[in-house]
Amino acid sequence: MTTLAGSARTTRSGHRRQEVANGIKDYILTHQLKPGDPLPTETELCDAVGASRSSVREAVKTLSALDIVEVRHGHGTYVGRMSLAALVESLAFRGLLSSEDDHLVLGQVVEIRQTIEQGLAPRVVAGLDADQLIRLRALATGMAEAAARGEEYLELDREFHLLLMEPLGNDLIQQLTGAFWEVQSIVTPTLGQDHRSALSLTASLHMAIVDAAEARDIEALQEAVAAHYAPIRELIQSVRKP
Amino acid sequence: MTTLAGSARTTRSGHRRQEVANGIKDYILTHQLKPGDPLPTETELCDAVGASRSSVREAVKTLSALDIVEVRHGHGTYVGRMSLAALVESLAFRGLLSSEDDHLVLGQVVEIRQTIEQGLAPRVVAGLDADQLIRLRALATGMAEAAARGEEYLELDREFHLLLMEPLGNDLIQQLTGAFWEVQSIVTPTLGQDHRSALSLTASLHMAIVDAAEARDIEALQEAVAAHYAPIRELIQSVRKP
DNA sequence: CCCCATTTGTTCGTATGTATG
DNA sequence: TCATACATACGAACAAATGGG
Repeated sequence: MTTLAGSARTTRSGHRRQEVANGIKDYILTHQLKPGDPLPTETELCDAVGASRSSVREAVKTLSALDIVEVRHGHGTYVGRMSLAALVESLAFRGLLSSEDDHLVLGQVVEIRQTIEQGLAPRVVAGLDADQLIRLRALATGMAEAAARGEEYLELDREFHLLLMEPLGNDLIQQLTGAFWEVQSIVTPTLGQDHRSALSLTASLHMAIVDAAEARDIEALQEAVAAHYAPIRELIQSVRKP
Repeated sequence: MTTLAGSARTTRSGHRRQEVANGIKDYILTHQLKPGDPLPTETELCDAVGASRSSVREAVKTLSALDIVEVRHGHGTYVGRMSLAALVESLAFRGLLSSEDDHLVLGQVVEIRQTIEQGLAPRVVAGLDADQLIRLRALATGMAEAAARGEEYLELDREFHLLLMEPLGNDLIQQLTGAFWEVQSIVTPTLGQDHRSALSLTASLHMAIVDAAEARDIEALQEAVAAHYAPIRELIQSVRKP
């Protein structure tokens, strides 16, 4: 039998969608499903929980927004990867809303990124191995080369900051780093500034971070991180009071 | 009239729900609406974007899960507060899923909380004012009193860690702190341990944090934070290999 | 390549529950 | 009590995408 839900007949007229959503979550938990595993079809979920297909769909959409389930058109519904995509979307929209006024959220995101990288500097210098240093320097040189050609290097920048947190051995910290990076990259364009002119400067600031990390100098690393975020912070400040 | 969406016809019969969701977000942005402001009714949204109620409802449910909109039954739809509730729900469920195995996510959440509070210790001692110190101590004494009566003090604990981050003056950091606290409080019970016996110990560990903060001793504060998280970390380790 | 079964996506119509006045 | 406006829920039908024969 389907071990999903048991309140089919009660019909408490209480929020059906929430019951269905909880039922699906319970189903995943009790069946010990992993990300990627298939879930019952919508029609199967309907008679399992005794709800209409519309209610089931709305519940699935709610869980889909949280990346708890993943829906593939014409294929089926599967357990999601529970990424931080929901955090990114929610926070990015909050940043876009406040961008019209004072860019408050963008400033907070930048501050949090700097604070985390500075606060974790001791563990970074303690945990960085030779290979990670080589890859960090390669990314920084790649930025410099791209800057010399006048090209952007968004993905290099993202990989750099992710790699910087890799020595901590904590997936969640890396995912958070990536999430905040994405939020900043989404909201920053609302500043309306052309950062082409700062491409080579930003690249050199990344190289300074690598130098400090390689020297195992905690304070130098923290200063290099502060210098890295200084331009964007000043830009936000300058835009705030025109 | 309908300043909602202009992409209704641009992308044809692609994913209606996504178009509607983007249309609603555009509506909020272009109208510069703030949290709590009312949105058009479902029927108005329907002819505004040219979609059926079902599609609009599913889109609204998606945005509702991200707290971008808030729906009040029989009342209307309003702009949400864009809280980190989505992060909590997604991360908590991820923790519940991994709890059956090795409590990996719970360990990562605890580590992130400790890392953040330790890394921000310098700014905390620099920014704490007299009033905040008084309130921190009051919360710690409240915990001790509750422990003496054998009672829980969940809310006191939450307020304590939120207050500890208050000196930074960054809303986002406080919200993140609260979010991770909630995730831990949701997932921890899966350890199946009775922490009643550690109530007074935990209370004293909080008091030690206050003492270190009042002394403006950064290293002592970092050690006190480490000691605060030591019991739960050991508990996770012990459960991981039974 | 077409056909077909399966599954999700979209729509409409209708009835019900909920808050406000 | 009634009336209005709104969200909630249900069911049936059709469209679109995927995968296999």
